[in-house]
Amino acid sequence: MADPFLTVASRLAPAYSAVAGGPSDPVVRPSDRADAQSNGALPLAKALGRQPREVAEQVLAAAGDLSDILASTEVAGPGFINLVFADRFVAAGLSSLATDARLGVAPAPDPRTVTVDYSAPNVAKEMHVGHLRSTVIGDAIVRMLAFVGHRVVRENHVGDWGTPFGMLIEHLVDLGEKEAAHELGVGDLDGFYKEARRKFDSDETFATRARNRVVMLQQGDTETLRLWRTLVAESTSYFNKVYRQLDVLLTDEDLAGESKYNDLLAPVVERLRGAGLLVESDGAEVVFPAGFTNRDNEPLPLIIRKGDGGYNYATTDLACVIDRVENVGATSMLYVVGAPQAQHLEMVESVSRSAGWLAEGTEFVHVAFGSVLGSDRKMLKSRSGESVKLSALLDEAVERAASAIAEKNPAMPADERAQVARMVGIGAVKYADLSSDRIKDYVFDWDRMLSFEGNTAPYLQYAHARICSIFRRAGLERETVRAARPVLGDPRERALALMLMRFDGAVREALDGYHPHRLCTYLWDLASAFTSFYENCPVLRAEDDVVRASRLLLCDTTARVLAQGLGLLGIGAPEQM
RNA sequence: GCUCACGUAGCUCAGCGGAUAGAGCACUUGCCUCCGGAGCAAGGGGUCGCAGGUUCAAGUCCUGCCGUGAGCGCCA
Repeated sequence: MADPFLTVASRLAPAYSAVAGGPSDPVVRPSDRADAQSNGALPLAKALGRQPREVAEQVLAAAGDLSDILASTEVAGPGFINLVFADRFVAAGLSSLATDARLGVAPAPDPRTVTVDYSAPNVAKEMHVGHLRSTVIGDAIVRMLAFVGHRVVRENHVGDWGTPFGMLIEHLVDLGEKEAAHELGVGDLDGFYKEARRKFDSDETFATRARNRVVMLQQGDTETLRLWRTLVAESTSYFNKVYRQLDVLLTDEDLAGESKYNDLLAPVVERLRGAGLLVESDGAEVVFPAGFTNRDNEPLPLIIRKGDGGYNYATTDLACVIDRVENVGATSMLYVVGAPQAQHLEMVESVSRSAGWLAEGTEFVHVAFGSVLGSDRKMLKSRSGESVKLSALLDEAVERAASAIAEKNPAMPADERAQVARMVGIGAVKYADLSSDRIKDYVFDWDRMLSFEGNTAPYLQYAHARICSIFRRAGLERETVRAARPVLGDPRERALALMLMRFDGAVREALDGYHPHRLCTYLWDLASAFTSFYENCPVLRAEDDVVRASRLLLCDTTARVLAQGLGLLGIGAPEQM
């Protein structure tokens, strides 16, 4: 039976040429946004400067009666035009994709130096679900940027400086360093912080000591700095445990805490003064960026130096901008920070631009994300005590995954199960966070997060594991099938091949505006296309060797794209689960 | 009060100016002598918050309103 798509293609080619007034190839590359199923007349209409609908109708009229073909395809209407043209390229495209180590993803034409500011937990404070979002989204963006060839500088702007450290250090002294180190080391950061806070609020003697200690810290007192380093070291080693548990890229090399910028704060003030931006207001030194007003409709300042002479986080953020531009060489700065910080970051950008610190083309992007909500749809706040400890959450995810695996695959040895459970459990949590648009609020829901159905990481991982299983069963090395010639007779084979070729576009779309969920959506579509293919097109028992080889090629390429795509999200792809 | 974000099926969400608005969950019905059923195939379920505007074309862009949430001078 003749391929209906090729039949339509051959019938429409002269019609297109007639309408275009000469040879015309209106094919849109399948990786384009307007993919194979969009309106094929659109590019031609744009080229001709005419109305798409009119052009489509003209093409159809020139093609004559197509009812016989339409009856034999699942598509109808003017939009199908492009589908048939794109199909000519599918086999060739799949062949080149299969032998390409980068799976068709083109390097960025304009490699930049990008700083990514993310995670940013506070020393001596527990990491909670809010840090999960920043850490996971930032990690995915870092991996995608690096994959397409940008120079990426990870910056973990930990809260390791400022007034709370007076009370934290005094509490450390009270406890004794050993005991304090133990508490922090085992991750009882909340207990430590809360106790320090309680004493600060209730004990005037302690509060006085704490305030004195802040002064000593800022003056660089040796003993105070030593105690401070103890706090920081114990906390960061705990953060590192969580990062390893989460399987993110952050290491001590990426630490760029607030303390790092301490010596740059005074120069920030001087440079702003030199630029004529600094104004005295209510005893503080401030800058008034244009267009910001407060609740009384008066100009809203960015406070650079407080009335008591101290600096605050705006000053630190400005010092960061200078450091990133002048020392790191950033041409793009990303801030993976919650949406409530939007106005603050806008003001920081505005002041930085006014001061001339940002070159014309330098990107300053707030990669904002919504709040984590409880089941009551109210914000989950750490202060209220109802927040979930991140490390406990991750442990539970892995436990749940382990019991699911034990149930579904009892033959798997316990040690391997533990390893796979990490990939599945952590992957489920990360994917749940990454798979919806980051700007929206996020309802924290154990059941949905860990139910391994629908658009979840385990579904994608399962598709990958099934492919690995086929190769195990056949006793075939994956690399050996990549030279096969694709034959795409079944619509499910064609759909899968088209989907594979869109990987490049999916990565680009995810990076355009920094939306990891677009990659998730693509991977879900790909896995769906695969399982549909898998259920309907026998691979090892294909009707002949040519089809079998082609289907093995499809399987291998699918597995590679899934593993690579999940990898860009920071999620593992086990071979069995 | 001002500013920002969000509002799409019972629930959770895609849809970045282009076909008759799509998925998952839940619900209904088929499919395990068959490469892994964590699956597949099919069905019911919609005033895209409301009203204007721009456009050949609006869930998508603009304006106003309604609802929800957040932010708004010395915390970070």
